[in-house]
Amino acid sequence: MTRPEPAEAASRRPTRQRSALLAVLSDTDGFRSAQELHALLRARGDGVGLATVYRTLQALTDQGQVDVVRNADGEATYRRCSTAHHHHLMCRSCGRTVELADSPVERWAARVADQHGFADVQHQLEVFGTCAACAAAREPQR
Amino acid sequence: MTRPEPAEAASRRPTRQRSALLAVLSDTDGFRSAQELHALLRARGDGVGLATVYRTLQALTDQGQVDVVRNADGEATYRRCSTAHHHHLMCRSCGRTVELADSPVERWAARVADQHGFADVQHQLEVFGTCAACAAAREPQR
DNA sequence: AACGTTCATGAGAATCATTCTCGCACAGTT
DNA sequence: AACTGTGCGAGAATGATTCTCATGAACGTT
Ligand SMILES: [Zn+2]
Ligand SMILES: [Zn+2]
Ligand SMILES: [Zn+2]
Ligand SMILES: [Zn+2]
Repeated sequence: MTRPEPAEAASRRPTRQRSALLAVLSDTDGFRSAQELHALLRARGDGVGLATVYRTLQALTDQGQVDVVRNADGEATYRRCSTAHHHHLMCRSCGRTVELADSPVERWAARVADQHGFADVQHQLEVFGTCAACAAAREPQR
Repeated sequence: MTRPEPAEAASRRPTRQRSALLAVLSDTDGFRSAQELHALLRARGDGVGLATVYRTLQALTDQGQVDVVRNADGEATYRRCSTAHHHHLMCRSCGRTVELADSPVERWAARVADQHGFADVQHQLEVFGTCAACAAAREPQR
């Protein structure tokens, strides 16, 4: 079996492709798909194989270094986020993202799950909207 | 404001395949993928083409008659739900689902979005856990 | 520095869910 | 029966993600 264990930590070899990917991730504020990141890397000069992009993204996700959110088309998009638990408020137009902590969902989810006899509770919450900049840019068209 | 209801899809021809699909959807409590529904229909006797399953599911979703949730594998899963806004508490083991209304998220999302200058706010929230039955069924194995 | 072991990489093939194509079937109408 | 509009479905096409496996890079040890 060559499959990494779930509880496995981050003892991976540092490579050019990994730092390149992390660099691109740090350069953008929003969530990007693996395909987009692959293209950005290529455009930047330090190309990285598509398979490696997916593989590395998977590893970073397991380590909690990046968050994953599926967009409307069902594609997985990634973003480097703080490691603490939080949710996102993102612009569906430009991708601008704000991390949100301390939501009332934390308590509520636990309580309601308990009321229904559910254990090992988890939740996923995302908030979408149009940021001020994008709203302003659209206004003139009226 | 967030419910642009053209109310045009109401005049669709009633067909055997559609009622069969609705029947299967009503028979299950959890979310099922298009592939699963297709298999269930076939097993039941009234088979329906895969393309039709997808097509009908899409139409029902547009009409708000079914909710869609992407599972961990990224597959779209469907469930016949109440038409009013709500969220779900579902068992990640057996799929049992409970509809949740009146969450504190409604207000919170609107407020926090406003604070950051975002408009046209929407949100998606799902709660996962292990239902009492599944937890009990797993206990004996210890 | 050279050597051998181990792990990461990447081109291309393979998966697999979802969508598209397009000829056929069927109900209702004249 | 002939005509028309719409839904159906087998199979092809699409596209993201994963897998295969030969090659190359990183590391610890001589
Ligand atoms: Zn924006
Ligand atoms: Zn939370
Ligand atoms: Zn259960
Ligand atoms: Zn809500």
